[in-house]
Amino acid sequence: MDTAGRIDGMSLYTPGEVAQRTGLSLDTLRYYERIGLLDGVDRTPGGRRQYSDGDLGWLGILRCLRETGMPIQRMLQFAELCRDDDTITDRIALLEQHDQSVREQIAMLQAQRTHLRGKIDYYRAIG
Amino acid sequence: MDTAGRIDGMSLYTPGEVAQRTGLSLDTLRYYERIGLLDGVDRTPGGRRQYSDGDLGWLGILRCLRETGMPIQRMLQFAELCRDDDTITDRIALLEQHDQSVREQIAMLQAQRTHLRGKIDYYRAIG
DNA sequence: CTGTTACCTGGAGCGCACTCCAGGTCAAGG
DNA sequence: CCTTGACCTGGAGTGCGCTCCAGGTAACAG
Repeated sequence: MDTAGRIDGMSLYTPGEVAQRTGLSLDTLRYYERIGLLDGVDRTPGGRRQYSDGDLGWLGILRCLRETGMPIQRMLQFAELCRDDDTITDRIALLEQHDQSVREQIAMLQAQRTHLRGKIDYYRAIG
Repeated sequence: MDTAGRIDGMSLYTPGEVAQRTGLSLDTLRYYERIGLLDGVDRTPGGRRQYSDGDLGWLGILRCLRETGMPIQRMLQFAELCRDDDTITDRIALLEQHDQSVREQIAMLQAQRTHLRGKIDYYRAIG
């Protein structure tokens, strides 16, 4: 079988599979769990991790937040919020704030890219 | 006077002024000089740095490259190229390559932002 | 001349986000 | 049963890009 297990449309994934699917390293996966970004990961009787579809979804969000430059500390705050059901407003606030930061990053990159292209054009002109 | 000196439309700037104008810290300015990203900075008889307009322009490029995620090592390569006159083609190649990386960064951020907005919308729906 | 502020140097230290390691365990294939 | 490879743990180490520090000097205001 391709995956570590399957019941009722739900799948279980080995650490290796998760690493491949998420693009995170095994070490990073363990690291995230250690610091509390990811908890409740199931284990086989022998002690090996078995990630669920839910874990995979959560890792997708974590990856999204990291790749867009959210510091781990902030991600921990978000993870903390997600442990409590009635924090939806706070979660939205946190994500909106981050979205703003992402918009700013994009704007900054676009502005600097203009600078960069200007420099390239200059070199092309004198080259 | 506002600036550290002025002859013939060219200005000289104190470290403090440069820090303010470029947004780089004094320590970073010294660090860049130490590692060879910036050389030939003038000194007063007493040993204080006097940055020229040329230095400011160069620092602008350095800042552009850093803010768009170029590693220091690569910036050193670029600085090295800029010490030799007949490397225009190489400089263009390096900058084009970096521009590509910037485009990819922007695309990635935009894609992740879509993910992020989706999550926010989901929270708004259930909130 | 004196005080204050900005600047100088070499070198150590820091925060972040992993990444690697040693020494061991589990589980599937043959 | 034995081998092999993926996985386990706690803890140490790494690379990057600064940032801070101590002890000292320059320059300018009053």
